[in-house]
Amino acid sequence: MTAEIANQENAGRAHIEHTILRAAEKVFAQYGYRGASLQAIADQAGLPKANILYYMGSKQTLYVRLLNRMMSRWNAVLEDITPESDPGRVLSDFIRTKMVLGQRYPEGSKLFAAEILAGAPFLSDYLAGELREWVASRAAIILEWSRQGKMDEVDPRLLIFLIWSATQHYTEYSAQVTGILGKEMLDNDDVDAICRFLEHVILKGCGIQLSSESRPLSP
Amino acid sequence: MTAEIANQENAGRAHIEHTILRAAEKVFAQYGYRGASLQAIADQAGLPKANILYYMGSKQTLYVRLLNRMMSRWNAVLEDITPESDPGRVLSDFIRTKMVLGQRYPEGSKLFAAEILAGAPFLSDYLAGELREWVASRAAIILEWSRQGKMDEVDPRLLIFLIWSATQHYTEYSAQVTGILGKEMLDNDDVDAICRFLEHVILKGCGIQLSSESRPLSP
DNA sequence: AGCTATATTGACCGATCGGTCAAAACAATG
DNA sequence: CATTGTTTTGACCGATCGGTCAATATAGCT
Repeated sequence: MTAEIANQENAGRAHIEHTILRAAEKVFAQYGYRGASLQAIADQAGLPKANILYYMGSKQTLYVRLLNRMMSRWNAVLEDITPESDPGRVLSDFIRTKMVLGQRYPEGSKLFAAEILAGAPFLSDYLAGELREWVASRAAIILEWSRQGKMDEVDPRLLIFLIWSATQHYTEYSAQVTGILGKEMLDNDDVDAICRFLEHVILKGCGIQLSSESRPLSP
Repeated sequence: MTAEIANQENAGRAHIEHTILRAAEKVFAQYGYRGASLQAIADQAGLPKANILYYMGSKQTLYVRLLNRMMSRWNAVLEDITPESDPGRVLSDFIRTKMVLGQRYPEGSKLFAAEILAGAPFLSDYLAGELREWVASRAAIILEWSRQGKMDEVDPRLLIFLIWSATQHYTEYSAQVTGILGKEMLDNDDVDAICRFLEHVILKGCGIQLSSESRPLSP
């Protein structure tokens, strides 16, 4: 575990905070809220413990800030879809976007997963409120696609869950995936192969015809 | 008669150990290895803390024992499949078995998830060894099914990952799922609906024709 | 009964937890 | 230079951590 040294020369406040957030994200992702210690975060950031609290106030404030930062990264997903959209293209983009997000922010994704595993003590309001509305509105559009005969009549919420779980798996279970595949970590080709596999199975499984681009498969 | 008494003794001891294991599984699942405290486990079990250590030796021993117990529960899955098996039936059983296992042992499943999330410090050998072999052997059979034209040529390992992730999602992310669906918890009908959805999408997505059982689908 | 082995548990240990604080270091302005 | 405001950080606090231990209680056997 390499500690990232804070560059104190040109270290503005924003830069120091970013260093702390990145270190904290890693430690929280690995050990969860309770299992993470401020000392471990401080070591990871290369700063004394008191400095962490000076900038972040408390462990809980730091943790909530990380949760909010991670969720704001997901805001753009499935933002502009309509009943007239092409399901194949939308779901394909959804899969790829989710997959890329997980690869881009693996620590943040794991942090979120650990929070849900713990029973979502800091996110229950968000899940039952904002996120639930998000799912409901998207589900309504997907349902409309089914009515138009663009795809099979499947429960749209379960379809969203399926895409969530299938993509998140590769970041949150990376230790399992890499252990089984015998790889140190996934490269871009791996990610692309996974995306094509998921697109093939899920789109075909939902009875969606690919409009323009048809993708070949590699076994 | 001594055996009988000894059995009663063992039964008494076994009962206490079972109580401790159940309590520990719950606490470890929620907070992870580091976040869980022996005091919390003791409170959950209704026993003094020293009693936990008397029976389990140490926190790590208790934790490893729980991991082993959980993995032994998965041993029967996909045990007896051959190149001559019917893919539709096998995968359908796989989905349902995984789903039922998650519902039956939600704490154990979460415990396992937390272990993987933490980077599998206690399971890396198992993942890169035993489990990897398990996956490889099953993947070989699935690949044979593809060669026989029973299903599309998809990467069998990714297919296994897909079924793992899609089913585990409902136990490990239960806080998210119930929050979004607006339910306290999933009942048998919910589980059945999820299984049917997954069977529909995954089997159809892999180009598997259902042999005997009737399917309301246009091929 | 007495004896032995196992169970039970409060008290305690050093280490570490999240958090506070004040002294020191630093930066900016006059 | 002096003054003021911001950062830095070691020292420290009470609480809790995993783990030990000895005193006590219980049970089984002769």
